[in-house]
Amino acid sequence: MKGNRFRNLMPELPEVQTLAGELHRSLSGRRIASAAVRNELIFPPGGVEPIGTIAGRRVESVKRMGKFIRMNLAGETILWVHLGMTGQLLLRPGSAPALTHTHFVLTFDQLPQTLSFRDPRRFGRVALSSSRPEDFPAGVRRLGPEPWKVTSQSFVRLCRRRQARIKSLLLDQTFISGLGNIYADESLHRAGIRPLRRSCKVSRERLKKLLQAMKEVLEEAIRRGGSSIDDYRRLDGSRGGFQQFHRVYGRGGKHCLSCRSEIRTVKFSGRTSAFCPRCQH
DNA sequence: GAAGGCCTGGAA
DNA sequence: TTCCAGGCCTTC
Repeated sequence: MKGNRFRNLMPELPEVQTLAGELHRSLSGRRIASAAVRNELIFPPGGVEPIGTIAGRRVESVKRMGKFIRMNLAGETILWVHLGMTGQLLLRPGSAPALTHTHFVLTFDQLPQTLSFRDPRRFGRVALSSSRPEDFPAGVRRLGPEPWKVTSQSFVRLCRRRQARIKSLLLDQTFISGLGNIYADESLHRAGIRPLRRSCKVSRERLKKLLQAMKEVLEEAIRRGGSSIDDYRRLDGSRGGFQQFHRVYGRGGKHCLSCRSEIRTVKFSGRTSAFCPRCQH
C-alpha cells in the first residue's frame, strides 16, 4: 500500500468532477475579494494574464470540461484550472499558514476560508479567458467529445480509420476526452483489448464494448470520486477502497482478477501500460 | 505518430 | 544516486 498516496489523489476526471461540484456548492454567488499569484510558472507560456482583474467579480458557477475546472465569473470571464498530476485546490481557513508549493490564492467576501492552488510538481496550469469559445485555452478548445457524447457507430468508424495504437487514441484528449492512464488501462482490460493493438485492427464488436467499458469505468469512479478523496485524507496505510477498484492499473506482476494469469506491463510513449495477456488480445 | 521535456517527491 | 510517475505541449 505504500507509495499510493499520489495515486489516490491523482486528479483524473472523477476527482475533477467531484471537486468542481464541491467548489460550485461552496463558492457560487461569492464575490472574489483578492487574487494573489505566488508562482508565475503555473500560467501558460506567453506571460501572466491580468489575474488581478478577477478581484471584485462574483463566482457564477463551477463546472468541469474534460479535466479542466471552469470557474464562470461575472463579466463574461472564466478562470480555468488544470490540476496536472499533483495539483490541489484547497479551501482552508484564512488563518492557516500557507502550505508549501502554493502558487495561487483567492479570498472571498465574507468567507473565512481562502482557496489555494498548490501543486508540488507544477504540472498544473491556471488561466483566464473571456467566455467566448475562441478565447478558451488551447487545450480546452481542442478537447474531443467525452465518451457519453459519442455514438458507438461513430466511435467504431473513427477508430477503424486510425493506425495508432488503441491506448494512444484513448489518451489523446483531442480524440476523446476524459481518460487518463489509469482509466485507459482499466477500460481496455474490461473490453479485452491489448493496449498496443492498432485501433484499425480491433473488431467492431470489441470497439463497441470498449466505448461501453469507458463509460462504465468513469461512472463507477465518479460514484466513488468523493470517497477516493476521502480515502486519501483518512488513509491509514492499511487499505483503501480506491485500490480495490483497479483490476490492472498498478498491479503488474500480480494475478488477474478474472483469470489469475500474471498481469504484464509494457512501456511505450513514455507511459506504462498494464494488461492481462490472457484476457486481452 | 513517436519521443522528449516539463517537475518534484518518494522508492529502490 | 538513479529512476519513476503522469497530462500536456513541443519538436521531430
